[in-house]
Amino acid sequence: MKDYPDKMTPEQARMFGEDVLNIVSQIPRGKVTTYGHIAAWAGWPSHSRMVGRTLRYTPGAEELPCHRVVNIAGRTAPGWSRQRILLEEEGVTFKPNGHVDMDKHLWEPGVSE
DNA sequence: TGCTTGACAGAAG
DNA sequence: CCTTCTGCCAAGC
Repeated sequence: MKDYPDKMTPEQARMFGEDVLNIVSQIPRGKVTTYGHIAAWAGWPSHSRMVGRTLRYTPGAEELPCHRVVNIAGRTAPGWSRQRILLEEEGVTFKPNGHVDMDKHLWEPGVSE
């Protein structure tokens, strides 16, 4: 049996969205995680894009520390320069190339739950 | 129904 | 480092 179905039912999509928001809300201050990690922990390893889409289209995501979510390269979201400012104010360090120092600030979902 | 888009990931040039 | 391509999958047109 497969680990996950081929496509999401509306109910699966709803669950996924809740898991994403739930995980994001648990990211510790001064830490960051990636879309891929969140998607994988939610049970849909190949839906990393859906994570970003959910955060962008879900009203209320502003309440969450969604600025602590970056891609696996430590790059911040395109068109959202403010994200970097928010992270810097939390103590997150950036490499000279403008990317988050993942080695120091990467947080994996579920490590402290 | 079919093609395009994107807050991604990974590889290639 | 940057850009571009492929694979991925839901949403929009």
